Amino acid sequence: AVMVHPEDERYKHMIGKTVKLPLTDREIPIIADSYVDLEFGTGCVKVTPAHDFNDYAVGQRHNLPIISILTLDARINDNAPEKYRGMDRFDARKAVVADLEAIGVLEKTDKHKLKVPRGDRTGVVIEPMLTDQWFVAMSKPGADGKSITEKALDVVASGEIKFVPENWVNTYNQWLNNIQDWCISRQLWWGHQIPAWYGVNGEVFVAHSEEEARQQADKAGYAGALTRDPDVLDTWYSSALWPFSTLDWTPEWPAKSNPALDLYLPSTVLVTGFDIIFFWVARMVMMTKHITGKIPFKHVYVHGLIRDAEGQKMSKSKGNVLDPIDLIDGIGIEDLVKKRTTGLMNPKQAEQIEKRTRKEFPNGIQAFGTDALRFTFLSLASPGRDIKFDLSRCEGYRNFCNKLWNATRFVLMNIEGHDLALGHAQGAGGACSAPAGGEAKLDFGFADRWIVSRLQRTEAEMAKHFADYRFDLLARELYEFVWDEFCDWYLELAKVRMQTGSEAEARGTRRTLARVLETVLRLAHPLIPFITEELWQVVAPIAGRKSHDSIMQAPYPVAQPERIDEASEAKVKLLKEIVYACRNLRGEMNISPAQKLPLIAAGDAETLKTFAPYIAGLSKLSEVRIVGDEFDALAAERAAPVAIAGEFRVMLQVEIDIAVERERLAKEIARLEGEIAKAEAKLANESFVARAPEAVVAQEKKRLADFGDTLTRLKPQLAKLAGN
RNA sequence: GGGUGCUUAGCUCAGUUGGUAGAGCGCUAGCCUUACAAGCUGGAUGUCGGCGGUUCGAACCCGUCAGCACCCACCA
Repeated sequence: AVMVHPEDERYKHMIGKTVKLPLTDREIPIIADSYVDLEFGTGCVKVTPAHDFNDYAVGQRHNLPIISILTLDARINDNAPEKYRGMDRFDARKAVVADLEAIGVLEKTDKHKLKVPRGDRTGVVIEPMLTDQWFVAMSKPGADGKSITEKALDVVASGEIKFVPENWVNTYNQWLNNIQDWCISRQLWWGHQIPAWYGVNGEVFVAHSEEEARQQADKAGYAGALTRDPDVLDTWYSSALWPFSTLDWTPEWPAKSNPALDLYLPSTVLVTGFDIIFFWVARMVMMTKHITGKIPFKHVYVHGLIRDAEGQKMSKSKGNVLDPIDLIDGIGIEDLVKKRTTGLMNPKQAEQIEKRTRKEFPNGIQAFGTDALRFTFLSLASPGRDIKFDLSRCEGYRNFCNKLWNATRFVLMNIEGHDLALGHAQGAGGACSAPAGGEAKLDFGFADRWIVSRLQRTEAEMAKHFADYRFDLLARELYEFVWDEFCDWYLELAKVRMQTGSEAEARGTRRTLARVLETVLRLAHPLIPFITEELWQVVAPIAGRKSHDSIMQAPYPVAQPERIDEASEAKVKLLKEIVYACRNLRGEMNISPAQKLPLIAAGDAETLKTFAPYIAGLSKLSEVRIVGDEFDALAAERAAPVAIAGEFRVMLQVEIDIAVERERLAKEIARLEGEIAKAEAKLANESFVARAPEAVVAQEKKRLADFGDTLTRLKPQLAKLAGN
C-alpha cells in the first residue's frame, strides 16, 4: 500500500483509491494511518508489511497482503518481476531506481540517515522477513483459566517468591506485563532439537519420539514420510527447565520422585545478576510453575555487576577485564599486558589497551589471596548497586586476613602448653567452679565477660544480616568485632591480666582467648574459608573444640543471649573512655610513645583500683596514683593537663608548656560551650519538648547535664593556669 | 520514547521505622610498645548535588531542577 496521514489535506481525497505500482502490474491501495510523519518527505510512504516491523503492524491494522520478496540468502524471489529475480538485494535496489528513472517516474532521490540493524558477528545489514517459527503462547489462558504469565506474576505478588532487593519486582512485573509470545525455535546446531515431525503436505506431529509421531500420523491417516524439524530450542527455553530437569524430574511426578527432587524443588535461593531476570529468572518461574505446579525457588538474590575502577563494564575489547585469578595469585605487568592484548577481535586496540594497562598497574597486580578477594566482594555487595572495583579496598581486607592470622599467632603463643582447665565447667555467667576447699581453678574477669558478651551480639547481628542477604553489613560486623574489639582491646587487656593476675585469672583469660578465637574462626568461615580452616585446625584442639575433621563440618555459632553481660560492657566502656582520655592527653602534649609517665587519677577509688593495671598498660604509664580531694590542689600545683571521663579525672604528671595547655583547655571549653548552647536552644524550644518523644528529650537533657558537668570541672583548671 | 538506580570526607562506599554525620584507603604528627610497620597511638578533613516543602527536628519523607549510569524499545 501507499500510506498517508489521515489529516493530510494534500492527499485526503485519494484515500481509499488505488495506485498502479510501477515496474510491476500490481495495483495497490492508498490507506490512511497516523503512523505517517506529515512533515517528512512527500508525506507519502510505501508500506511493505513483509520486510519492516512498523509496516507489518500497519499491514495488520489494514489487512494488507503480506508479500515476501526475499530468499534466505537475501536475493529477490519469484514474487518480484522476472527481471529482478535472483538478484542480490543491494544490486536490485540500484536496478529499481535506475528503471524508475528510465521510465520517467522518478522525481528525485534524497540522502537520508537511518538506523539499520546489523548482525553481531558479520556486521551485515539485517533484513526483517517472515518465517515460520515455534512460539510459546504467553497470554493464552491454560486449563485453569490463567496464562503462564499470569501465574508467574501471581507467585511474586503473593510473596511466595521474594526478590532481594525487593525493587527488582518492578523490573520483573514490567517485563511480564508487556510480554509477547515467545519465539523458541532457533536456527543453530547446538541445543535440544524441536520435537516436531512434518509430513510432505505440511502435516505437523508433535511427539516425544519419532515412533509416537508415526502413531499420530497413522491415526490421522497420513502414511507418507516424516521429517523432524531441524531447528533447536532457544537456549533459555532449555534453561527454564533447569530447576526440575536437573533433579531427574519425570512426567510421572509426584508419583515417581526422588530425595533430591523432594528437597530442592523449590530450592531456597537463586543468586544472579539483574541482566538475567528476564532471560532466565522469569522463565524458570513460568515453566516450573506451569509444568510442576511448584515455584522453582523462594528467594531471588539479585547482585550488582562488577565494573572496573572507572565504572565501565568489563570487556575484552576495552581491555579492562580483571581476572579474579590475577587478584588472588598476582600477575606481573608484562603478563597482564599480554593477557589483555591477545585474542582481540580488533588488534588495533592493542596499543591503547597496553598504554592504559601500564598506567593503571605500573607494577602489575600483587597477590591478595582468595579470602581477601572474597571478603572484598562481600563488603562491596551493598544491594541495588553495581560494584566499581577498588583495589585499595581489596588491600584493606587482605590486611584484615593478616590481622586475624597475627592475632591467632598471639593467642597460640599464650595458650600452647598452658593449662586452660578444660576439664572444669565454666559455669553460669562466667563464674568458675571451685573444688570444695580448694582454690578456684578458673577466674573470669570483667574483660572476659565483656568480650564474650560482645561476641554474642556479633553472632546475633551476623545471623540477621545473613537472613537479610546484607553481606556488606555482615562483613563489616565481623571486621569490627575482630579488629576493633578483639584485637585492639581484648588482646591488650588479656596481656595485662595474664601478666598481673593470679594463676586462676590467667587461666580464665587463656581459656577465653582460646574459646573466643575458636568461635570467631567458625563465625568467619563462610566469609574467609581458607584462612579460617588453616587456623582452626591448630586452635580448635587446644581450645577443646575439635569436634570434626574440618571447620566446614563444625556447627555455626549461635548467639546465647544469656551470656550478654551489660554490667561488664558498661565497665569496659568506662575503661575505654579513661584510656582514650589518657592517650588523648599524651597526644595533645606531644609526649613520645616511648616515654612512660605517672598518672594521677580521681574518681571512684574502687573502680580505679580495678582499672589501674589496664589503664597503665594501655596508655603507657609508669604508675596510676589514685587520689581524692587533693586532686585539685595537685593539679594546680603542677599545672598539669587534666582530662575528664564521666566522673573520673586524670592528669599526667609531666612538665608542661602552660601556654599550650591553656590553649588546649580553652579549645575544649569552647567546644563544650557550643554543644551546651545547641542543646539549651533545643530544650528551650517548647514545641520540641512538647512533641518530641520523651526518650529523645531525656537524652538531650542528659547530654546537656554531662556537658555542663565536664565544663564545671575544666573551668577552674583553666582559671588556675591563667593565675600562674 | 518508557523504566530503574545513583549523587555523603581527596578516592571507593556504609548510613533500614526522621533525633549528636561514619568506615576503609589516602593525608598528617609520632612510634621497631615482647601478635601484627600489610602494624600501633594521636590528628585534620563534609553548607550529605541545587532549590522549595512537610516536621519541634530532614542525609533520610514529598515536590522540583541539574548531572551521571543502566535496562527495555513492534509492544510502555
